[in-house]
Amino acid sequence: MQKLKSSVHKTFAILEYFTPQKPEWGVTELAIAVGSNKSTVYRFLSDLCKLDILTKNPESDKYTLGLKLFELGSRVSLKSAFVEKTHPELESVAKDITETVHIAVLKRHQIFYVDKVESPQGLKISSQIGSYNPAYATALGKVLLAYLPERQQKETTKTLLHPDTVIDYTKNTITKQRNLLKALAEIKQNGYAIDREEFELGLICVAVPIFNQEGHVVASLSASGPANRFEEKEVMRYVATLKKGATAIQNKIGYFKP
Amino acid sequence: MQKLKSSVHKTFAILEYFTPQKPEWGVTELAIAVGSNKSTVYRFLSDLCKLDILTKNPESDKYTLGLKLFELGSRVSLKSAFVEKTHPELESVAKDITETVHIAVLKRHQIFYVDKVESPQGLKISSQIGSYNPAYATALGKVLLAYLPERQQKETTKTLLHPDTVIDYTKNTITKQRNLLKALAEIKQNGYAIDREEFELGLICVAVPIFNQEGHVVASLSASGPANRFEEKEVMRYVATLKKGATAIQNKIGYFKP
DNA sequence: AAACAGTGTTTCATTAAACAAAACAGTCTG
DNA sequence: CAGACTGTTTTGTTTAATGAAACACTGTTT
Repeated sequence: MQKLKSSVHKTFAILEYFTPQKPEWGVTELAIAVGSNKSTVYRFLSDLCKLDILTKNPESDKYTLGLKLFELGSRVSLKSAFVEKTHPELESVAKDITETVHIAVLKRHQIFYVDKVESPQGLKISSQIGSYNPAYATALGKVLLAYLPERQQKETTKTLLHPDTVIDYTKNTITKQRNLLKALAEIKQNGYAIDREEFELGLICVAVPIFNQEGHVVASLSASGPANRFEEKEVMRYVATLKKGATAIQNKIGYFKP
Repeated sequence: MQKLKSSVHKTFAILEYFTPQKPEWGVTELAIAVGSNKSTVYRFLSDLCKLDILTKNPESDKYTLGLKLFELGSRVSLKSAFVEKTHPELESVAKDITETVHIAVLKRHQIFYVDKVESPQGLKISSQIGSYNPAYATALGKVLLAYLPERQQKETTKTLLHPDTVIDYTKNTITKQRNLLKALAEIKQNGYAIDREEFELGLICVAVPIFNQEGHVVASLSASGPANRFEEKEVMRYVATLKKGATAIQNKIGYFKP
């Protein structure tokens, strides 16, 4: 936290620490984590509580994210203008496919999960709305990359697969730009992408693009499930259902831009 | 903004201005609105943009709420622990009743809309997830008030109906504590509340309580629609459907506390 | 065209608010 | 009961937030 000049930065640096994995923080441990003075962190937490951005558990004296943040998050136009309109379609696709369905947009060269509907079946995907995953290793991401303008596609894939930062999630992960560009061309031609355990072993995913009414790809829609349940011959049925869902969504979102 | 000491307060005071009704703000107009210097507001907006809390429209040079806020909002446990579990039930109830369905909790003596599913029919209720409405003038609120401990109920109703602050939303609004307490007792006995145009003329609403597994009322569930569509004889069917939904939700939320 | 009224942005001396160390007040624990 | 933890309050010192004014740019009006 030492190099963050403004209080605004510090405020959100602190809020960033409240994740689904660690939703509760005490003053001392958080001060150590952010590398700042205890009393400074205390003042921030205290102020944030007054605003209901954080809530203090009176029993444990620990802090968690509060209702006000939920309220502000609900105001984001993405939420009101997109999710509220598209959610019913997700439900419908999920019911038809009986696998977990996601909708995502491209953000900072990563895929950003905007909404999901979980599979009614037992095994579920541990994804979190509002979180990020790599674009090059997921079907959702590859679809979004496939429809980028050629120039931007080359730049982005080069950055993403830079040897210093690229991650081999599994043995199937595409890590060479040559191979990725080839895969993206195929995806654009086919109109759908498949991720065969490229991000997580045992996880297969099929995704299709969602166009807005200007014809630009603004999001992608996917179905994902365990490899052993994902029958090869069913893939084309999944694609058909997803495409139907994507078209329905397309008609609802108008000129939406992410 | 003049009396807000800390930067944290100022930050969120600024964010508060970004509402669904006015989601886009320029520097100058916002500076006037918050009563602060233009360059100060500019610095805040600029910082918030760097963090993706706000997004700047490059064409209009105006600012809107950004993806990061959506992400943070999605992390709030209310969202992940409650809405994701209960949303399918709302869908189901809404489909059955074919009216708009809401779920709300009590917060700061007001009802706080946590989730909703809109009526598939044309006429929709203009409510916003993450917003507040008065507890004493809505079915959702009256249910939540009805199950408060006696002492707290008396205090709360007294505060809410204080002559200086109480609002006559319509000619049906209950504004006398005596009458409200009587109504609440009835609601607790019946297990449901009706709002017959008490908040908005032409709007009728039926609500039932949602208990957690400790037996405490933690939220309420409602169906609302235009008065002319709300047939009196159907009310009991609505109540039955809502109660079924409330029970289903109850089984999913465990020991949830708002 | 030139003056004007709007934007958003940058600058900089002044000032007020953020800071960190230390003391304080609790709560468990051995 | 002493020790090691918490969260909270206080303090002088320091640093970053402040706001008036200048700037750069846009369209509109004279």
